[in-house]
Amino acid sequence: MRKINTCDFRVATRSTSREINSRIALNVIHEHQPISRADLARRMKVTRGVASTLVNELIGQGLIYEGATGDAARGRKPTFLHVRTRDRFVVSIDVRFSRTYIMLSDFAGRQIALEIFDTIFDIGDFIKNLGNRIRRLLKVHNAEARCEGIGLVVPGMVDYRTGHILNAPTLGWREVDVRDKLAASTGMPVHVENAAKACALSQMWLSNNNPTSAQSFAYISVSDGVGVGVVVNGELLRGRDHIAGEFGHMPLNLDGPRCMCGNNGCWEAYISNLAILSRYFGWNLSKRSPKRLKDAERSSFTVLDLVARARSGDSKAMAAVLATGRFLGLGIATIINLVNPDCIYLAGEITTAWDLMEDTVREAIAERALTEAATRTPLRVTSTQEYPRLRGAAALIAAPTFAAPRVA
Amino acid sequence: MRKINTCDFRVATRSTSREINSRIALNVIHEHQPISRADLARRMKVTRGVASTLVNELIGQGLIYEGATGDAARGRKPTFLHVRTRDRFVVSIDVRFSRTYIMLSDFAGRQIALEIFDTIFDIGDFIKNLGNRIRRLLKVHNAEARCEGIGLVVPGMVDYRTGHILNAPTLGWREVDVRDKLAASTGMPVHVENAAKACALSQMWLSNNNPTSAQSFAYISVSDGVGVGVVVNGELLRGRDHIAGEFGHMPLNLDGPRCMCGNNGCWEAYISNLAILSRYFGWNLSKRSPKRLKDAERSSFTVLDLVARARSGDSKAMAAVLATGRFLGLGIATIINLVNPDCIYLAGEITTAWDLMEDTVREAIAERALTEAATRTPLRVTSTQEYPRLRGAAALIAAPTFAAPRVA
DNA sequence: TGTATTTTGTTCCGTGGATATACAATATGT
DNA sequence: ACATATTGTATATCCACGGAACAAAATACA
Repeated sequence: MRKINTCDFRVATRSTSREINSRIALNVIHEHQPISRADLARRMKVTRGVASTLVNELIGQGLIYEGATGDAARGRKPTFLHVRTRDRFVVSIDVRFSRTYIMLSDFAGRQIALEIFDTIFDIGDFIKNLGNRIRRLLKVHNAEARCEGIGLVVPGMVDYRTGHILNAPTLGWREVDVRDKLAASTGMPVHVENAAKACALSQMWLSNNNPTSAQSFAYISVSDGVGVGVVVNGELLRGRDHIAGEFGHMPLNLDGPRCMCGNNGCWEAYISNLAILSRYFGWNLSKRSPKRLKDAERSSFTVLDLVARARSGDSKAMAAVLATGRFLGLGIATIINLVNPDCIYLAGEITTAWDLMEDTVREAIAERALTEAATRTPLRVTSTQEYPRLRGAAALIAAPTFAAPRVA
Repeated sequence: MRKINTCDFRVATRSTSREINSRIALNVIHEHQPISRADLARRMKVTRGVASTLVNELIGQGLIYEGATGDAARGRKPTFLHVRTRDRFVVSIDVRFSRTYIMLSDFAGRQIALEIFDTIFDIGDFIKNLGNRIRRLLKVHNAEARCEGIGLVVPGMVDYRTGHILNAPTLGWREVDVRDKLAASTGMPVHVENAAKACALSQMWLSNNNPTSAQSFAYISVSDGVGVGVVVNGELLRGRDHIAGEFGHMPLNLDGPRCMCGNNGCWEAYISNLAILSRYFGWNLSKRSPKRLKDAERSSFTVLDLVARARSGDSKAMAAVLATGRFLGLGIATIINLVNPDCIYLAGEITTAWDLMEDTVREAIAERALTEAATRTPLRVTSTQEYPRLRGAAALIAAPTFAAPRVA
């Protein structure tokens, strides 16, 4: 039951039905490919005639293509349809404190090439270097003509509309216009987004073999910081200034440990990689300056090492993992109480210890969730091997092709 | 950029354009009434011919009516159109711990009759008594034929789809099927909803002279409990089990005072009426049982009395108000960081002290909000005189008439 | 007073697109 | 060879927007 915005609506024209149905067709094909025209018609509950014209239009637009003829028990054999994703390319970029990742992938998020280099913190130099690398990458893979855009994600707040990075504390960037600079340097459309939000988008748009893909979920990324992307009814929650979803900075304790954001007791201050390591090494976060913490972060001992130690019987490491699991669960419970999503995706280094801490996490959720049904909210750990942030950056460019048309 | 749900979509048919445009027309008329056909056509950017047919169809459906002819500087005088709200009735019910309120109102939320009685906690008796009162009320005002439904709101979690009250701690109701029982007793459609969510709906649908009515906002109701209704892009956030929006139970401090919900340190435990009074009287909430707290709640000294004392120079009362203001602000800041709404509505007894605590609230928000823009999120105190919860209950029945059709 | 002008609301026809139905194409079973 | 089943196309019909003409109603002005 949505209210029509009387200040900014779109009336239906003669071609609105077609816009809607053609987009539905594209999505049904995407979800069930390979699929025949007749099957599409059945799934859409329209006549084969309509399905046929929709399909021919989509072929004309280069969005889908006819593949092999399929097999049927009786009657004429169907010609299978596929969404054109393999020869449509995206450059995705993930900027992190230590390194920057550049990937060339197709519209399905399949990796074609990957390049990693040390992050340059001076924006001018960074853009220049990045531009050169992108141009070379496209040339080497002969992809200049087929690349449709650049998606860039950062850990921090981004105004998606303007493409400005509002505040990325780990990178030390504030009010930086990355989008227009990179667009000018490369001559391609650039989309910039917060990393966790982008991951949520990729979870929604690029998860191919996901039959019951949730329409409402939260994607929680635990890393140097804690980012959350919330999707409600198939739409990413962005908010007025595009800074919604900062669940990493909801308080667990107003008098708790100091957080990178300047406040005390944020969730992030309890479960970020730095917080996990601090728990193990006994660092006192409250008294350390963010600057000195960065040095610690730069040290070679990572959360993955800590998890390894926990597995090999280091009881202090195990205790750090479990304590983190508890706070992770308490935060997840709060998200459940606030958003009540269909499911929750978890990502980040600490999730490699999921088997060790799952029980603790679920206990904490059960402790604070308000209903019994809420405690049963499915938790899904996403694999860290597939570069979720880069897939997210790719989704920024690929998603608009499939999005529902704005109506009413 | 919404994703189409491939498991549950609606293709556009021949009549979809008409459905969309007729609903847009209804809303534009609602917002700008009185308005002529020609003016409607201009605002919708369609031809007068289309506007005319839409209008005539809406008149045929009894949704709008032609009023007086207007005035124009030159040319033929326009005939004004109005949305039919004055002779379409709703019975709205607000169940609270001490009293239950029944209102008969029109579709604009205008009060026609109001009845107040002591809440009966036995469900069977309550429904029976309520049914009798509703029947009598409708008969007295000769409104049986014109009443289109009953909206009922409670302080607690409600599954809107099934009409079950999941848990209303202050009333002591758990898993109670109010909707079907009341529907059976009265023979009318009944909608049940959480009070704060309903208030958010009424803020969206029944705020007549609100030119820049926000499409995304949070409605915060501070009373015996703390309820929040979140609206995103004109749609109420309900969640999978319809228990989204329980911001009252997000933690400010995991080791904080005990809350009605059984957990510790919920926002509600810091700013509910009971918390406010406890602050003044020095009650130790952590050690009291919910049962004994209920007795305190029943006592005659209310938050309104406390605010009066604060105004008359009672420094302890003033301190309680300001301390509450600080926690109110800290919670609001968190909501802003999570949802980033266009604006925030505030309601509840303590808001009568708004002038006393506004500075403190804003200070707390500035302290914890993550961006400067976020600290400037408009706060609007809604008047407590107009029975916001009853208006909310009325909105449950009135809103579907105006809601956007589901498409794609 | 009569005519031009302006604005409102209606009517009519053209066009886009869903819907229904018929039909050609293609494969299988008997 | 023929009935049957299934896919995909072609054609006529109906619904709704889009544009233009026109009638209706009121004012301005000579």
